[in-house]
Amino acid sequence: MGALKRSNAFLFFIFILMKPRELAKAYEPKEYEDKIYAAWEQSGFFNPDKLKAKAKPFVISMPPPNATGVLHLGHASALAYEDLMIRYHRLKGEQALWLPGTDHAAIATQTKVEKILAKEGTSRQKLGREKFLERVKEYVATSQGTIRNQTRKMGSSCDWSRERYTFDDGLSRAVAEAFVRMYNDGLIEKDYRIVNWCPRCASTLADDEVEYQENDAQLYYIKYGPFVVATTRPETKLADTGVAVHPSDKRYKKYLGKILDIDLAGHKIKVKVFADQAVDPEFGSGAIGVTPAHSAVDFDFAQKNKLEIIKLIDENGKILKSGGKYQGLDVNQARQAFVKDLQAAGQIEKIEAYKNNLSLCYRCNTPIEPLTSEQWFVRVNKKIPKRNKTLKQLATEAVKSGEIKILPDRFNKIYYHWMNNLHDWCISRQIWWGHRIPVWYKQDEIYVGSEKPKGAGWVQDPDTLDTWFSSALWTFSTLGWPDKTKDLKNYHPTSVMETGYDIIFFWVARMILMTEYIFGEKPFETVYLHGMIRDKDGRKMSKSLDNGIDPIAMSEKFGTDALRLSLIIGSAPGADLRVYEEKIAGYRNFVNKLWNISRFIFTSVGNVKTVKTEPQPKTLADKWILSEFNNLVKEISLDLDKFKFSPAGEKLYDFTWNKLADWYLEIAKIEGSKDQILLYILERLLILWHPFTPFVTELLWEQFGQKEMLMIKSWPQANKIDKKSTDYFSQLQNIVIKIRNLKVENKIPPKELPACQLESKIFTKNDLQVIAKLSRITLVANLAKAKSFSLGSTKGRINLAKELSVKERQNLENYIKATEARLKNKNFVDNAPAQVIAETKTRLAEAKNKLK
RNA sequence: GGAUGUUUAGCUCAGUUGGUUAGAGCAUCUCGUUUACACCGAGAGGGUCGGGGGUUCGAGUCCCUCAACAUCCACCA
Repeated sequence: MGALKRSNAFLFFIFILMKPRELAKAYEPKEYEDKIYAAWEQSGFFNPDKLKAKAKPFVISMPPPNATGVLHLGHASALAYEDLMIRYHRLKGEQALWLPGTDHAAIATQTKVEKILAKEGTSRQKLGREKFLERVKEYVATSQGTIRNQTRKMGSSCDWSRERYTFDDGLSRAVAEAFVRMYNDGLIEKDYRIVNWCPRCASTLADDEVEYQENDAQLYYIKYGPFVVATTRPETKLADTGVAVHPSDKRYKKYLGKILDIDLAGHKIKVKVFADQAVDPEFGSGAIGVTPAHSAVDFDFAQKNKLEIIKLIDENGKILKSGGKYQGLDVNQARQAFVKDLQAAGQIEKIEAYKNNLSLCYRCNTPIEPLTSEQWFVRVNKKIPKRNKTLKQLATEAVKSGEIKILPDRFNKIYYHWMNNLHDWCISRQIWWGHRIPVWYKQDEIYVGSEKPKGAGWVQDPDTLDTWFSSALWTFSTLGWPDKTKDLKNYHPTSVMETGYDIIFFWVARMILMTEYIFGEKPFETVYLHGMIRDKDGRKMSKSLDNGIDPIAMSEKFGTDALRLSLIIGSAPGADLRVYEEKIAGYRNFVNKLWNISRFIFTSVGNVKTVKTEPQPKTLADKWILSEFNNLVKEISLDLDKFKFSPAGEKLYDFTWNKLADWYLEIAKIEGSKDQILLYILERLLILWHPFTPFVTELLWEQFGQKEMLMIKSWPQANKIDKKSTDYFSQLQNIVIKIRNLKVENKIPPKELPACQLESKIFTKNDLQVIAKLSRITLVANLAKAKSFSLGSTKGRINLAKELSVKERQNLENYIKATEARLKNKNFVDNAPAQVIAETKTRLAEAKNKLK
């Protein structure tokens, strides 16, 4: 056992330095993780410019977590996959850049701070715009700190020197620049349209920011001139300007094109009767009262049929002057009062129970009020000047052409479908926390530009931009755009966008749309969509169910490496993943196993050092383990290149525990003198594991006393695989297992070493000794009265009383019967490939042999 | 209403273009401290692959159909 030499000249290893003998019996992640992370961070290698990389850059923009809360398991899983990719590509010698950042998350953040203010008994209105924004900034600063620390805790090797925030000056400039360009191209326009309005947020919402919830409602049938009109919202009838019927509905043909005066409990309205295919003549009375100002469908009717648009409900949910005597009431009060009046007037035919979908704000769950308003829109169906294509077409083609690959590919279809049905995107919001719209007004003039115009009297548009507008620029705004920076040239387009499938529309689609517009180029090559994290029963983790698992607590309890494994192994792109403590504990056990394998190797070799080239194998076991290792390197490299993280992890796990530990280390104890091979494999195994379990591998690597950290070593190359040795070795394993079985079945205690005679054409004397030690028998030259067995080309006799178990015999007999029948089947013999027939015959012979 | 996914051992999941007697981890049972590890080792039991039908010499795998669960989109006068 040689003492370790290490160089003090290198600052990388500022954490606890230990000599091999001092490795604790069990790995205690808590003692090391923070120190290891600090050492990585100080080394500077999270920054790709510090790497001596020769290969192409590999870039991931970290999806910015909302600056509102704490890291949950969803973030932890995303960080695990992203860090896995980044570390793998860094080890492959690429310029790996993982750019972290946070998002100002306009509505989400504002809502959160408003809740805090409400608890303090104040409100944003009471504070005023300036003071309120100060409060939000304070809040964001605190939660950003939390997010940063928790991201570090997960071992994320991201380049903190490039950290960005959507509210940075640079990014804000990018937002303004993008707006101005789109405005100048006529792709952003102000328009008076129907929008989704959240009365609590006092702001518009985009179509995909509205959620639906089934709701028990009442359907009122109202006597309405010559019609009976059914509605769940009687109060809106106060602003009806049309009645729609089906074109072939004979009942109403005579009214088509006419303008009728209708009296609703004394409230007078004028409605134009028109026909539309969309009307279902079977529903209710087959006539729809049309309220253009407060229903998206009705607004379309109004556009098509030139109906008057009367706004009835204001931005606070109160009835306007157009509502006559109901003016000033809020919507619910107005409904009650109006229904009462209608009933008194005998105009309510009936009221039925009815299930409908209530539209809710995705941030605060307040019911949405559709209303007309003047807002800024991105025109997705308008041709871009000089390109003769719409934004929608650009974004669709980027995926259709194969330029961008989405994993799993079934999301292509979902993406196309969404893109196809995309309407103009309302981007102005009336909330305060966000990027101000870069538009200034002076009487009749309008100025659009990234800077305030010169001269006095200009007033900036009070509205802010949809948070997704700035997020859509994320892959390039973080690299310095609109400036022509070196980073932009080197690192854009990025390589992989790793994110949850729940925000494919909100974010992924909009990044593609905006990047294709601005650069005529994709934002990323591959989209890897991970699934949602669920509890053991498959339920979403939520505060109300109290079934959430805190990643930080799990990291403290089991170690970050174990947590990461539990998130990586067993997961597939697009598939939800169940996570629970027992699973994490299982991987904690594995990490400890890896620790002890290393501990065994470090303490049993004469001198701990790295081994440059593959050592010459001496025994069958040596040839086998090297072949298995080379095969492992080959396979997991292929898996990782194809984003198959879970299979790669499983193969590593299987090799480490079931091959290296269970067989080779045991044989090493028997055969001895395996320092070179053990060190050769361990060194490289730590590299292979590093992207999965960065902490423990870096710590163990320290034992080699090298100047460089494991993080920047080179990914191993696969050498030759010796097929004959793997075949022979599996025969050796089968014999050992066979003998162990025979011993257990015959109730021979493990300590007893029954006499056994072994004859083989392929095994050396040494191999037979290995078999004897592993299976715990005494090898003898001759054994007269004994149970005989045979496996492959090896025959054995062992001193046991009992025969094959009844079940074993039964299985063999069944198998032989079935196989013989198959071989007699003319169809099989004529049609199956010769190789399959030959294999079947061989297996049959083996089975018969066993029965003897 | 449209679309997608899932259904394999008690639990969580693998099973690549159809081809060994369907695998792993956890859990269970038996035995066990031998040069690292009880967060361990050796061994065992446990599955008519959601139901039905079809194609094929051969189906967990391909096709049809039904069912349950989940998710997304659209719409709801």
